[in-house]
Amino acid sequence: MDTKELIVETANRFLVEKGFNAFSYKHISQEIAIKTSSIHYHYPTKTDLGIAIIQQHLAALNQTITRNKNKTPIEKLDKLFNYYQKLSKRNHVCIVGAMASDVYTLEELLRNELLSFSNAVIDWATSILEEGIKQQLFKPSKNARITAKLIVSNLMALVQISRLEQDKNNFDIYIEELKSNILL
Amino acid sequence: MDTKELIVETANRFLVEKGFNAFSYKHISQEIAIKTSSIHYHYPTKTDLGIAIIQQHLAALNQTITRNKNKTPIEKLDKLFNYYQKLSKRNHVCIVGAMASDVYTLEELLRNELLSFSNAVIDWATSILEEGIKQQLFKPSKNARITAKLIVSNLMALVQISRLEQDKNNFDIYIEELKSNILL
DNA sequence: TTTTACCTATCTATAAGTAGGTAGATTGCT
DNA sequence: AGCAATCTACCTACTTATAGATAGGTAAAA
Repeated sequence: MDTKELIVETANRFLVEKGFNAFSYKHISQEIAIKTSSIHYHYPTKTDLGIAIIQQHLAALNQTITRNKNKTPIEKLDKLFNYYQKLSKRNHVCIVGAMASDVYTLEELLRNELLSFSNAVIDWATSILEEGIKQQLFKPSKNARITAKLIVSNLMALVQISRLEQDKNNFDIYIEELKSNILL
Repeated sequence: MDTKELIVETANRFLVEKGFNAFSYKHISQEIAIKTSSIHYHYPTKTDLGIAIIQQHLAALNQTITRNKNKTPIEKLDKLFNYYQKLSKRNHVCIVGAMASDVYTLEELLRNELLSFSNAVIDWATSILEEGIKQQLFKPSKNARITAKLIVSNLMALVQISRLEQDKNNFDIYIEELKSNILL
């Protein structure tokens, strides 16, 4: 992995661990043994770095979507839920949740990037739901997008609350409950 | 209102607007025309201030619970939902959400206080659900506490996402959807 | 020879917190 | 009641640490 990727990866870890305003170039610098000025060389401002983090998540999301294109809606739903389960096991939170409280301290460019990511997740969830409903695997819903947003936001918050409660294992109970609300 | 209360109120506003690590004694100091050292006189450390903020929320919550003790479960549910609707209209987020991303930067004392508040909300939601189910007003649920936690976390996250989307009005759509999932 | 990827050194702003002082109100003692 | 002692709620002035960012230099690769 080259330095530039290492910076983003490390920054991402700090972001989901501490929030956007609680990690600094110095933290990254100490972690990967590089000077802060060198990080500025790759990412001139913290906003640039924040955008790079989100774009990396977006790329990973799109990869997951593509990789699972031909799976069943049930398998796709599992993949979606699994993403949050993995976060919870690592004591991480979703980047949307990580940045949500800081929204008013973020530059517009970064906020828009975050919004794009959030929408991409909701879009995917919506399409999974629509497909599952069409194939009569999921309970019908008047408006799949609204339902999708409720599910995604629920996952996001559950990760946050589970971490606050330091309760990694019980996360799965809520996942099961959520699933049973969706499946026929 | 005396200075001490004014400090907590102002700090709370900054907290829900920007997150715990993005407001400082200086911000408060400028807002209410008092020196930062005077804020330290009332709240020696930022942790002390954070705890005071949460305790104030806890007191307000307990007041709401007491005030609505004899109302119907449906009215109580409305009150619970209304709390988050009010937050959303003001572009605020719930303190649990506001601090959730910073959890690992908080001192244990503060984190425990936050956990207490979070549990108090979930406790209330659980009791509302149990009462509503008993009176055959709400859909039955295997485990009211799990359902309650799903609802509370959902509300918490919806407030965050709505703010990110700068979409104050649509919040009510989600509230209606959530309600219809609970009511028989 | 220009670019890349780093470095040292430095800047300005801000963070949380402390030391020590003071005016005015409150209390306790005679 | 008079007055000293103490307390309250602020202040000025400061410390130490850190933030994000910039200027300018350098060695090696393209």
